[in-house]
Amino acid sequence: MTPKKAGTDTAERILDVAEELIQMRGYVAMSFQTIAERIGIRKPSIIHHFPNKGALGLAVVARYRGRYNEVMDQLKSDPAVSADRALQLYFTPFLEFAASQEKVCLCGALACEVRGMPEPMRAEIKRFFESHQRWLEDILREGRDKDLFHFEENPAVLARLVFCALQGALLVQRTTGDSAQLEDVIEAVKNSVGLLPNERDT
Amino acid sequence: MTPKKAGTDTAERILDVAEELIQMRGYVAMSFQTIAERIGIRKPSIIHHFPNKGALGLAVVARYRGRYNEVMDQLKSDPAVSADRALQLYFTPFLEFAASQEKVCLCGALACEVRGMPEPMRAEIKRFFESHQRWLEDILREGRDKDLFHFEENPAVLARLVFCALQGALLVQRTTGDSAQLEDVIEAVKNSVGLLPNERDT
DNA sequence: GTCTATACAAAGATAGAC
DNA sequence: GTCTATCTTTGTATAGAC
Repeated sequence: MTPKKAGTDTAERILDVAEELIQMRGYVAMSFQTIAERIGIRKPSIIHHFPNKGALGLAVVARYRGRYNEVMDQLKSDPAVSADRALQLYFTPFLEFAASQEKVCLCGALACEVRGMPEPMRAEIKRFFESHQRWLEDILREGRDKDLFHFEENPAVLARLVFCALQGALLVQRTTGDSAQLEDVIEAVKNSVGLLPNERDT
Repeated sequence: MTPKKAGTDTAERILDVAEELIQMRGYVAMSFQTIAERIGIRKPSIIHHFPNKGALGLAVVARYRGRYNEVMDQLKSDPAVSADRALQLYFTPFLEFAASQEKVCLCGALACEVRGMPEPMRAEIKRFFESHQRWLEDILREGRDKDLFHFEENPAVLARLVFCALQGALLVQRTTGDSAQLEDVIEAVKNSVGLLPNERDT
């Protein structure tokens, strides 16, 4: 009696494993073989759910982007969440990635290998990046209007700094293994947007 | 009568092509096959110069890091080069990467795939990142002492922001194709270090 | 120093039985 | 929806001739 979902249960599990593999080891490491082993089926069974690797990759990104957008839209439209609080909440998943010592942002991981990817995937990752930078721009502008942030420059330009710094920090930290890398960058970002120390969450 | 170099001419050409391949398409795309085709020899001939792929990758990073270090050491020790000028010169290769629309920083490209790499390579990339962040820290401190930069926070923390923002910007720009991505980030970085507009180079 | 020939593994993908 | 079996390509690497 439950309504038929677009994706079957197995399809969801495939997406879960594929997402994790990309985040931990990159797109090329997301092989049908590895996915099949982890969920206990055979390679060709995956093809039944996703016709080829590009389609699977696209589905992973689309799902990830959708999940993220939902949360970001909610944060922005909720009047109970101030701009400085929204920014702090935005940092949370990045901090979780860094703490795991193994993951990066899915789209950050994919961006590395974007030149060997089918165009639809690339377009989807691009949309992800653009929507994040736009969201940050809106939050920065709102926070400045409400005197929570204090900066002079164009919010769109500053938003790009924030986003790139976070993505870069995950990348660098994965190599150096220094758990303070992202934390330091976030501290510096807070200074850059002019968030006053006494208004900061942890 | 020319002194025998450590690397033969062919070895140098292999390194050149390998470096470019990593920057443009990643470590996995740096295959013996592709390298051989580009310099007009056969696959096994490469093995004669580098015993395996890991050794070749390591040699590429070591050479790249050495080249970079040489320039950075020179910039820092030259009294004729002010801190703000040194920072601007540091941006130059990043701007060139972005303009090419195809390359990223070699170590930025490698960091993406670091989990599938031999430990010596990883260590070399780590040293690269650390030396860059240390160099930036020194430049920022010197510039602040000489009243060229104006910031309150720890120079080491701010250096991490600058470095991660640049690496992240190349990554994001490669996907979005937006040529203003890095330029905007650099503008925001200049604001963050408190470089006054009238003291800025282009 | 470069070659041919070859071994071996892993990848994406297809056909067709159950 | 999952399986076995197989194909094709590409990758790293080795042996040994020239």
